[in-house]
Amino acid sequence: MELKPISERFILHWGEMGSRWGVNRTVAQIHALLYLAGRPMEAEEIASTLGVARSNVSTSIKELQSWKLVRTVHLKGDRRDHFETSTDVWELFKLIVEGRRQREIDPTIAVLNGFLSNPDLAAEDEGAQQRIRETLEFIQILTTWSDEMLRLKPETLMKMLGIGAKLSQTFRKGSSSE
Amino acid sequence: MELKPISERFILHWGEMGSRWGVNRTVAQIHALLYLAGRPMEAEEIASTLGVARSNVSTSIKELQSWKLVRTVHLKGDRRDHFETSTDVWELFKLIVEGRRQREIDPTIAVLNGFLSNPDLAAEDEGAQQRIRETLEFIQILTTWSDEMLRLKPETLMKMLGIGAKLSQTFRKGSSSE
DNA sequence: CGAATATTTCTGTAAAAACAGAAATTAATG
DNA sequence: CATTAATTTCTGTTTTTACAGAAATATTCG
Repeated sequence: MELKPISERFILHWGEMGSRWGVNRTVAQIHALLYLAGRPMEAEEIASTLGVARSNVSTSIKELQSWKLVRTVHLKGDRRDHFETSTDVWELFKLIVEGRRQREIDPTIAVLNGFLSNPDLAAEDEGAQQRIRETLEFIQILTTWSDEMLRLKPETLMKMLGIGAKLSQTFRKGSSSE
Repeated sequence: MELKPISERFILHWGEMGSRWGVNRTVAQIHALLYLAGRPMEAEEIASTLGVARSNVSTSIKELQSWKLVRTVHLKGDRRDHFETSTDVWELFKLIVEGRRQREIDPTIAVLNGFLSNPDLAAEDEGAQQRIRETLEFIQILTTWSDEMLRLKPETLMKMLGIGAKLSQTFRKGSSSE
């Protein structure tokens, strides 16, 4: 598939963004491609469109699937796997936040809890102890927030925060989960 | 300065977390050290405590200063620079979000706006055009949310979201910005 | 102003991550 | 059940990032 100029630049930018947030560039690019394509694509087509090795696509798709961002579908009369992603930005965002939480936040909470129940903690300065406790508490508050927020539709959340009035008309028309 | 076991593990874990989020490990470690220390430290002491080169500290401190996470202070009778960070997790979080926004989100918004005002956009599939518009809109909503939220104290936000009742007593006692 | 101390920048090396291509495995079809 | 197609895993290379140590610069003090 031949990429049109804007799509290509979108995908490249997305890959760049991924790098800055600890996401493999190719993984981010593939996701952006599937997102813009809005239809299932097979591995070879993804590879040739992005100019990366077939094996690289395989690995990256596996990664995207582990985030539940990509699912495999089959087209009739074609034995190859085809891959697609959601076109709902809010849904995608929720999946990414959920994945990050499971992989990074929850383990950190476990580590910090481990510190607090470790006898060695007493050897630390009082201030340091306090800050470790506050860090854990803060992360727990954050995750509770995010749980609450992700349960809502964006519009509801905006109303709760009283943002609605401040947003221009442009922001609202064509909202993806209306 | 000799690190006590829990502090050392906290700092190492923080460095690890940083890596996963696109932050240089040493940068994250230095910030964690200053956070736990809760007092200004000079570069040589930071270097020896963490076991990294003096030059590495210099570069990393510069990075942390560009995020406004670390400031330079001077102690009387000592001509060396000393560095300290806030011990308020909420304040630190706000600075990090603000920095990420300026460095990554705002430029992305600019890129997407550029696409929407580019005549080449017409050459793209209708669906792709729509998704580019929705992506921009979503990011703008997100930044508006975050602006609103960061203006509040965490307790206020929790009340707004109706979370308070669900949180155990533990979560609330000793909150850092009470 | 010159010596001493502190700090930053530069440069080459080392470590880590990403990746292509080959080889191996798995699945589908006749 | 053998052949072909599709996919995954493995291995070596390339690219990128992180970093130490040296050199250069800046600052402070007598």
